[in-house]
Amino acid sequence: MYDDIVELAKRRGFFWPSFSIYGGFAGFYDYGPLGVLLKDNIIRTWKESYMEDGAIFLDSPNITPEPVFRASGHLARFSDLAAECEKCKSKFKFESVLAFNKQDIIPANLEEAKKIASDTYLKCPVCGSRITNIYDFNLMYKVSGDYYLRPETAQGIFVNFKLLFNYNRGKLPMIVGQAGKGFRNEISPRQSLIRLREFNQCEIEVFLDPENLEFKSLYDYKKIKIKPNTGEELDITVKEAFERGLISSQAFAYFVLKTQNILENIGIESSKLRFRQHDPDERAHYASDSWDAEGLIDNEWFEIVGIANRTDFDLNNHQSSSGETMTTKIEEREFIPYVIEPSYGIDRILLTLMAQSLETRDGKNVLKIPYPVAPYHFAVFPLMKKENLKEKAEYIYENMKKQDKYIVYDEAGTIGKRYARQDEIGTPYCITVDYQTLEDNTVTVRSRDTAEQKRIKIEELLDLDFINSYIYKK
RNA sequence: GCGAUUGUGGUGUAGCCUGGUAUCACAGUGGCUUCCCAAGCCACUAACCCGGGUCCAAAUCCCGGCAAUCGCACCA
Repeated sequence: MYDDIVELAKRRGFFWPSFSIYGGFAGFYDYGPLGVLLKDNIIRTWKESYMEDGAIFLDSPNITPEPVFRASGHLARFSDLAAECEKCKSKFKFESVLAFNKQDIIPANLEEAKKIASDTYLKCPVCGSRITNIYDFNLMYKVSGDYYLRPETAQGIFVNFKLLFNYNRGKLPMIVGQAGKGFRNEISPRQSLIRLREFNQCEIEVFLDPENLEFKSLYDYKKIKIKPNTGEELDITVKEAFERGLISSQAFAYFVLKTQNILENIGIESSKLRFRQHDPDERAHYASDSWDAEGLIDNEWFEIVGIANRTDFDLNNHQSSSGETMTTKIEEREFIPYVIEPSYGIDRILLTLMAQSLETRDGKNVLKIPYPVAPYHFAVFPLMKKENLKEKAEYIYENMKKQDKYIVYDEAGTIGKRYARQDEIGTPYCITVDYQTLEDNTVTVRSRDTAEQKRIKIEELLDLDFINSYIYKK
């Protein structure tokens, strides 16, 4: 299934490896014409859903000065001292070499590590030779000068907290979102969109009063697999999971539930989704608790959303580093807000959506994605390449575009072939002008999912209500 | 990053062992047919990952690079 998607994606213009005429570049992918539309629709679904909860948004730079990541802990935690055995070429984290050699010292920087290696005979855990080659491996991309490409969009929001909070007139809870690029110099990028070096993130930072970790009330929604780090796996609603004490706060549970809801709207069904809590040693340095939403592709689970309790970790660090106050007051109580962060990996969501939505009918691909996220909503065809049919079809195409831009026109090949083309890219409806159209001004509207058609009057087609009822089901 | 395997038009492939004109299908373009679920016919477009070596001659053999797949490691 995964291979089928990668093939389809390249052939039909969803996504493909970047820079291929120069031999390619591991960890980088381009979105093609249909991928751009699909990605934008996914992001829009995310954005509009959070706007319902009063979210505000930010767009901050990719290139970020070093002090930001010094404060956030990324400089320390996203870079590792590494060691290579020059004899057997094995590579290790420096700390694991120290542990193997029963050394308790923890070097603060590269200089100290090099000193340890020259003062002490450190044996290679694999071949036993002396290890001398110590270097810094940084997961963050450094650009010239003391600047880095951000490994997450979140810090842009934290460093803007005061301005954003002022904009929000000092009110908590405050929800801030940012859709943008993140960069990580992955050691081994794999599986196309799963592990990229430059990736699309939609991050949400929810700022809350730590004494009142509540948000809107929980509601009943579909059951889903819930896998806390105690080892059990339950099939219950998120609301039930909270009521059983599996999720630490009401607000955290709300955003888990919201994530389930957003993913459903994007087209990832709850039956192919689970929430898994991180083990304590698996968490990011900034998180006191984390749950991943994982999507199923080919019987394998992949993280597509990470929801972390970042507490006041980031604001606190930026307050100490910058000297700017990040506190607020409720009555006499002064505090730094707590943060819950649902972070959506858009590339992985897009891949999961496509993999989970691809079906075959009579040996032909049908991409059954929700209508509103489909790259095109409608395709318009003349039954045949005849002037009178073409003229009518072009009229419909031009006039429907006044209501909905996500429309494509096609007259090449047989009618069956054109239906198949659209099925494969998920277009919900095909509108065909035939001979009857010339007589009574009706066209056929053919559904992607059932292949059945209905006759509709052209004037009905050109009404906004038609799009609302057919695509948005309003 | 290590190891194994692989790299041929837009896609999927044959050819590679045994060096000599690169196969087929799909897709695409133009035309014929005049058409409701990938019909047919004709014509066309279009590829040996990159670099080096061996050889009269390299898609084919050898070396290096890049990339992909899988396993290990990594994934904060």
